[in-house]
Amino acid sequence: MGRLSADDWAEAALAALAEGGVAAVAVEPVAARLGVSKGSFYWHFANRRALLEAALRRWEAQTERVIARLEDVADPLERMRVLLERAFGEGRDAAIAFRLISEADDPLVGEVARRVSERRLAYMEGVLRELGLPRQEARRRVLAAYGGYLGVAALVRIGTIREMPDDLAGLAMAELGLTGNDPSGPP
Amino acid sequence: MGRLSADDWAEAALAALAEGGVAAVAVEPVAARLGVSKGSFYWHFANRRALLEAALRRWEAQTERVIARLEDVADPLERMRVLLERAFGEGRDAAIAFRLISEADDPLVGEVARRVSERRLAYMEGVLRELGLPRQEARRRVLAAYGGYLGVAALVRIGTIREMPDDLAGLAMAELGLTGNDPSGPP
DNA sequence: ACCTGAACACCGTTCAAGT
DNA sequence: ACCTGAACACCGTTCAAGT
Repeated sequence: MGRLSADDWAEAALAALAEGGVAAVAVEPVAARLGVSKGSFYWHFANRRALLEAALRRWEAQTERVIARLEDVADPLERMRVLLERAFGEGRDAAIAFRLISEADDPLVGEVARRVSERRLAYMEGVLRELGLPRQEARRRVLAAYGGYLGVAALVRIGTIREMPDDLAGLAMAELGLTGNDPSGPP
Repeated sequence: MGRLSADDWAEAALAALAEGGVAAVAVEPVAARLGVSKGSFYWHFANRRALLEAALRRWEAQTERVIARLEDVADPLERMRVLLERAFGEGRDAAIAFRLISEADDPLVGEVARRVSERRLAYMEGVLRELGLPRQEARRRVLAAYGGYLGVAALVRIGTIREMPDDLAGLAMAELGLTGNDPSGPP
């Protein structure tokens, strides 16, 4: 690897965040990951906190691009499934979202967790309304599905549930009442 | 306050844990809380980790005493409600349990979170079986209720839900299918 | 334009000395 | 039996010097 950019540092920090949480976004370990001395870090960023901010900004932008790309999917049901798979699946996005909610003590972290969650909830709510559900009912189902996912993730984390259910997106679809063809039926 | 005991330090550490999580169980802040120099800490404990262990042991013992005291309550429904209020309510136990699950990266922390959660789940499962439910169905409902609580707590933490619902224990009772008189009905 | 390596501050840890 | 205060190690941060 040649000379590094601030983006290289932000990307390495984001990988560290996904693997070890906010605490892992530390100057020395990320420098080691990049194979440079920790001193060089301060040419790119003012301090450790700025690195965390850059990593969070980067992640938030990624989640936003996922939502933007959904416009290409015409069928609302299919659109919902794609979002759920990206948001709740096994990828880095799901891991980071769960970590940020866990470490929301830090106001910066909590703010990003809240914004990204709210963006997803609003989008899912929009799909349900497009399918004909009233606003309040759409909100209720979306909160139940997102809360249910977080609860399952927490139980998996401590080993009470052995492993993540194969089809979390499918479970969430069911919780949203989107299994059959009649979305106004019971959740 | 006169001279301190190891128990005094463990209790102060437990209070710090409830307020600020595992990271707050640090030598300097806890010493300040007790009004002594950080040097004196090492007369009572080998290191910071031993203090965290003592705080966790103390908390686990407290949760065990809650379960032991339930034996005095004859009615199974009432017994369930008392446990739910203590485990899911606004008290320190609920705050600590949620924090430990959030910070379960640390194996010591994860182990305690898993043991205490499993103990509660097993107890609740026992009550449901006493009310006539088959084992698998009892387990399913208990996991849904505990997972649901964790999900709601997470959403409250980041501010997606404004505040903790007034009667979380009541919601959990409903999720367990214990609202009416027929526990074999739908959850 | 980016990196190294030495230096300094902070908190966890040690320890000799105090009561 | 428990506490203080100085000292040392580690990681975040600074900075002069290197390419």
